[in-house]
Amino acid sequence: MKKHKDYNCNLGCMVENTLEVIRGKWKGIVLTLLLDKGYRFNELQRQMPGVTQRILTKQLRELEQEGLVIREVISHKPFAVSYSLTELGRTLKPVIHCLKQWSLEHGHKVPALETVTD
Amino acid sequence: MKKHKDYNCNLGCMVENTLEVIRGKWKGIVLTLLLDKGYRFNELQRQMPGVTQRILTKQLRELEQEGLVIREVISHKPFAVSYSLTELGRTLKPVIHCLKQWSLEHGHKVPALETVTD
DNA sequence: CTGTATCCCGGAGGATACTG
DNA sequence: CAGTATCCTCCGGGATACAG
Repeated sequence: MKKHKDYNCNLGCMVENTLEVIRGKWKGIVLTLLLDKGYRFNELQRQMPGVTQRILTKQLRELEQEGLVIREVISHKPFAVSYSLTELGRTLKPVIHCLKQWSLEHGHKVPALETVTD
Repeated sequence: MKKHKDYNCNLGCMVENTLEVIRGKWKGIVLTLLLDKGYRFNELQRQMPGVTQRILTKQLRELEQEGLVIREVISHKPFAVSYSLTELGRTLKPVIHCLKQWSLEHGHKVPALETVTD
């Protein structure tokens, strides 16, 4: 999960670099959400049913270390934290848009994706 | 790896759909390569040092089942197989382009990505 | 409310050897 | 050349409980 330079980085490697950043199971959704506006931790969690605190925290930490997300302590009294995108994180907008767009236009043609009607 | 409908699919879910299709470790490179031209199995493998036959086969099979890649037996005498993109696979071009583009423009700003100088 | 600490598990990915 | 068959490792993801 941490190697990208071990082969000639002429072509597909670039794609790998970007993919690595958003490959985490919940990062796509997190980024999509944060692209819209800042979120508090529990707001985020509420928006993505299924994710546990530990995992969400983990994904956020990773995004933070990648410089895509900022974590800010809003208040201490009632402990509150806000997550939002950095400038760098915001540059992912076109990427996220591409992904979303493709899903809208062609996602339904992918057998594996529409078979999930369980 | 196979669930996308278990939560409200209003926003980030779409992104997830697309991501799922290209999340495999070598799929990004495979798609990037095939976007250029058709490849024989061993040509593909040669282009991506580090991948084993088993894994490459697996990734290709998955892409095939997702309707993105076509496998064609070229010749039997000297056994030869060709892999290429389907029409659907070709629609991923803008997506791949986005990913590549982002890596070119911003990839170097990601700490985790440039730290890989080991 | 927002985390961390443990323990756990499946499966993606890999190494190796064999086959048509 | 292209692919399958085994076996194995590792870690991302999850469940649960606890803590500041």
